[in-house]
Amino acid sequence: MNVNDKDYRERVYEIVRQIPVGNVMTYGQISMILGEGYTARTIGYVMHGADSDKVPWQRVINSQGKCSTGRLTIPVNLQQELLEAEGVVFNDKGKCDLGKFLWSPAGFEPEDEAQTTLFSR
DNA sequence: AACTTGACGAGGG
DNA sequence: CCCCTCGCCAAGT
Repeated sequence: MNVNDKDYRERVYEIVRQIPVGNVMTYGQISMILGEGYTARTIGYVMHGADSDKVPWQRVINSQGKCSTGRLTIPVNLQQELLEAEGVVFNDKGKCDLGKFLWSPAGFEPEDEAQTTLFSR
């Protein structure tokens, strides 16, 4: 798998574009939906090449409900600020309530208690 | 071809 | 809740 392959990246962006304003998804969740060849790390790699005008990249955060953009080209806190402007609430430790803001595409909603717990951890 | 480095995730202390 | 370790997979050197 190669992130330079357009189709490979597009499959990720297609999902990200579907996330409604004020909601978020996690890297791991997206990788599980896309399945083979994709891992949380891969999704992150694809996202750094995302066109910020075409993809709501800020709506993809880590599984702990925090933004993990600290060490790269993106200004620290920018992602969180963009999300807060959309209505996502973060606590004093920079964490948001995934049980409340996490979104899943049609057909991929968590089906049982176990998954619900997993997704909102 | 070996080694390092991530916009990651889960588990243990 | 913080910190560390390990597994993960693709890129850059």
